[in-house]
Amino acid sequence: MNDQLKVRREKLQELIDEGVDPFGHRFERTDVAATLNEKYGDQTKEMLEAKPIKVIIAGRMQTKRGKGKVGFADIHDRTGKVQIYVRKDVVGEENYHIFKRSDLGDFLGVAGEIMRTDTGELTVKAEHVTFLSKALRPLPDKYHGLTNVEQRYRQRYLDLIANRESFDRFTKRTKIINAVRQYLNDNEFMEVETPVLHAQAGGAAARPFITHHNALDIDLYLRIALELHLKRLIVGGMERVYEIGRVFRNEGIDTKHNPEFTELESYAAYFDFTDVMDETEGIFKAAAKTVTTNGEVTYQGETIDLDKPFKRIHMVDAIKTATGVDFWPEMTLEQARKLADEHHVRYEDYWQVGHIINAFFDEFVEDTLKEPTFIYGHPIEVSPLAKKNKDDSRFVDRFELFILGNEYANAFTELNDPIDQRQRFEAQAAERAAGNDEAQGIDEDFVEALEYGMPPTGGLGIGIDRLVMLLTDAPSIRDVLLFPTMRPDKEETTEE
RNA sequence: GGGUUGUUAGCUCAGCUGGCAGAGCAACGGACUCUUAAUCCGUGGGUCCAGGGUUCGAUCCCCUGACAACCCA
Repeated sequence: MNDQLKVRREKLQELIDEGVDPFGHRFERTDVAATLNEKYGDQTKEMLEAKPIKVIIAGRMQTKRGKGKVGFADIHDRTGKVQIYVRKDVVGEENYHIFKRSDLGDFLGVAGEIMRTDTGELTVKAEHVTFLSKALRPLPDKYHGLTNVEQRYRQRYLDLIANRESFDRFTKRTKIINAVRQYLNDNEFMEVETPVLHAQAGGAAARPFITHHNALDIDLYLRIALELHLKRLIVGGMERVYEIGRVFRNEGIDTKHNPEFTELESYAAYFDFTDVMDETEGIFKAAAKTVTTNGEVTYQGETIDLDKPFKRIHMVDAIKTATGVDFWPEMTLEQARKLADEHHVRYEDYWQVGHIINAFFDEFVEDTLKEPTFIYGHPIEVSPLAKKNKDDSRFVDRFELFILGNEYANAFTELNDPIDQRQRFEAQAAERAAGNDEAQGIDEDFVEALEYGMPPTGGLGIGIDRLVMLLTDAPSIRDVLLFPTMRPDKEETTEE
């Protein structure tokens, strides 16, 4: 134990000896930092002196500027900070002693009068200080904050205490999600909850986490998507449903991926993918309103306007524009492979023409899409759950939304033909056998549900974490996850 | 999976060519009744990520490992 830990434990004992509970009790505040500023921000020093107003605040003391018989400190609460001014001749000897002996990090309650200092800062002049809770460890550096990236993720509470911008980012996250929810609710979507434990992982191409149910003695998978259950609800007649929930994918960790992340999926009966484009635009515009008034969002130095209508381009046209390669004419696999060879696009043995088209898009187009752009018309081979285009069966009625080169949404007119669905699942199973371990298996129960009849439906998926990153200018997904997945640190269990 | 970088006091960071481990903040003692990164004087505080090797001597050089960040596939 280092000297600071010892000293604070000694002070704890000191409080007990003085009859003060070091881990206090219920405390009623009249205000928080924000309400003080709202109510009294426009009052001058003289006005406040002429008509004293009594308030009670509480929070964590994070800085302290002491003098012999008078001291200032900043008390932080969830809305900001309030300066307090404590005078020995006002609070009395005993009470001043408690203030003087309190450490940075301790929680204090302060009752007193609102005043304005000579330098103009709104301040609570203490009449009484109530000790609320002892901090037995010192806080991170008050000036530099906590910069150790690893510690910020492992001990998020310290990051939240020391780095206000991080605190604010998580506040925005909540507001963004609320705005999304509000938009969907306003459009008559019903929020539902579906199982996290699946007997079979489906609805996306990803490796699942496997767990075990003891009583049933079966392996279960953590969901990799919300899709198949939500569509069952469409079969059930709910017509418009959505879920904002955690999904789990057993893959690597980098600045854009965390093994568990939050996804929004919505399904609306009688929508097609163009309706879903409108819906998506509405969601993004509603979310953006929580962080910007004019629709402009700057992400990592690049500014885009989310107020403008989003562009809509067919994938094949986008490839043609970017590379000159035209995939509109019908072609054989050999012809497609030849084009791929010419443009140094690598392909796998099991790939069909559509896979190659998709690879061209990934390689040459994706990064160039800066302004919000819907890319639609994906090849059927890479879209096992989307409905075929009725004029060109090589493509499906699907779109992805790209902003600044990143994908933010994936949506399609849902496949509601159970016979076609079974064939797609079988193709996936074949791909799986051919070596793609992210391909899905056949979900018989889901196919059966479709056999009872599903209305034509438009579905949407949005990666909420990515959206929050965009709107809060966060370079890494870990900056928008309160507790990102980390390899366990030995110290976590051995530290005293 | 590959590469690069980092890990030194509670926090933020220095540490020269290999020669007794340093600063600021925080802490402790003292001064100070409008401060705000408070100031001034004084004091204490280290498993230099871990393990091996080279060396008279390693925070520093070499090897292995842990954790993390960034870049690439």
